[in-house]
Amino acid sequence: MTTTGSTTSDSDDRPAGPTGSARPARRGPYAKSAERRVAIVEAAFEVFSSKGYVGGSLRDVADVVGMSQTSLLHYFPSKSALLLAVLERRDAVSDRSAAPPDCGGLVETVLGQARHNESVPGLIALYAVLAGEAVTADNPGSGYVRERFDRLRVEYGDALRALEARGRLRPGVDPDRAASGLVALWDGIQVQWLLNPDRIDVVQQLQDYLDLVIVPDEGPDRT
Amino acid sequence: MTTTGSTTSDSDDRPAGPTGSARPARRGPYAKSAERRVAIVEAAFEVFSSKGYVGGSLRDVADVVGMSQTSLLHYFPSKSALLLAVLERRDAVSDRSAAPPDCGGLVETVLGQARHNESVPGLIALYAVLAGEAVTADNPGSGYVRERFDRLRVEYGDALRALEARGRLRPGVDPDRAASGLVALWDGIQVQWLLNPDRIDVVQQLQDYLDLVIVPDEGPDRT
DNA sequence: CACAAATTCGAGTGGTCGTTCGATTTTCAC
DNA sequence: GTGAAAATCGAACGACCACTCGAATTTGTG
Repeated sequence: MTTTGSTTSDSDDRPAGPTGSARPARRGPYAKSAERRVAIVEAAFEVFSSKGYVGGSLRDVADVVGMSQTSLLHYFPSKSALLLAVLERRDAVSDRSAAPPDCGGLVETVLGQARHNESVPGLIALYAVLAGEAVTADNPGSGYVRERFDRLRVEYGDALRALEARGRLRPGVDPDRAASGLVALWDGIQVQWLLNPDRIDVVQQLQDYLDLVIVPDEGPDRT
Repeated sequence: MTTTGSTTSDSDDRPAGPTGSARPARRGPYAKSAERRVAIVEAAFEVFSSKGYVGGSLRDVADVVGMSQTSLLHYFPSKSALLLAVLERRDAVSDRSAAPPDCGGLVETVLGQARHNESVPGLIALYAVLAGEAVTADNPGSGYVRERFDRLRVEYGDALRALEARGRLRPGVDPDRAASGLVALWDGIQVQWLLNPDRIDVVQQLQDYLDLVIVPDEGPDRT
């Protein structure tokens, strides 16, 4: 319940029209304030991606932005709030670029996302680092990581169940367990890829897995 | 080239028999020295497992052992040396408990190891944290993590190739890629398990994957 | 026992951390 | 233009970091 939203989208601290008369006369943030925030979050993304949340410092972030550490804290009340802002922004950006859940097939969505991820290794590194740090105590990002797993499990579970209904799932495959497996394989193979990009092909690996789980479409029956 | 080996097994600092006469007259470590080292390494394992390498401090480790931070540094010259000692010890312990490479089947080995891992969540957490930290810059454990991936890929790749030779691999499955996939799935699902033990069954997931990759044995031909 | 080496530790090194405070500068509604 | 709020920052806080130094204590051997 601080004055600045920081982690939540800032929409509650505008003058908000005719505010009577006996008010402390709050003024909203200045013009460049919003883009300053964005710059900070992007710098924090860069720092946390390459050094981790624990290993990266506010000083590092401030240096990237080109401002003082104190000014940075004017926009985000704490380091953990900054991390949450980074995670929120990545979600917002992803949601905008990602296709709606059931537009194309699961396979195309997954492989397309994996192909796209190759162009943003920083994002992959961020998830890899945060997933590791999430298992440590008192990590402010662990809630986010947990929820991300839950969300992905449900999302892919639904998609796989839809395929199952059309008889496209290999017999014996449980859609929910396969969803967890897909997420696990994806995260795991990305870590291997980050450490050895020449040896690992993330898209190929996902393709292999999906080929095992999903059987080819035989067309609208052919009896 | 320091006096104490620390990261390598200490075997070079014994009196080593008749040492002439004009020598500084080195004496070996005292009786309890070896077990003190072990205690330190185990405490470090505990700390790094729960707080990560970056997040855990030498002070934390020293407190667990019940000694001063300074004394701890008498046994291990630096924090990174301590981490390497922890990793070496885990390898030594694992090698002792793990079955020889090609004694039983791959499936039994993998599932048995996974079942055993459930009883040592700290070890799993250590690997998860270190894998994440390994993708960050200047991490002393990244070499170890990279080599561990290489080793496991080769080990499982060989085992899967052996199965392939006996026609036990599902058609279209590449043994080396499946080996990387197995390692990825395993690591990934363990992270999910650490964050949500009730929802995730590591053994079940590995079983699912192996069922997809390996076809059941039909017995010695039956034409 | 005596002596030297191994071990222990308190104190301190220089450094970085996240965060706070107070004051100065910049912006902008009136 | 004026004044008040927003933005910026230098300085400093207390805490912690890995690591060093020198002196005390403990150990084992001759």
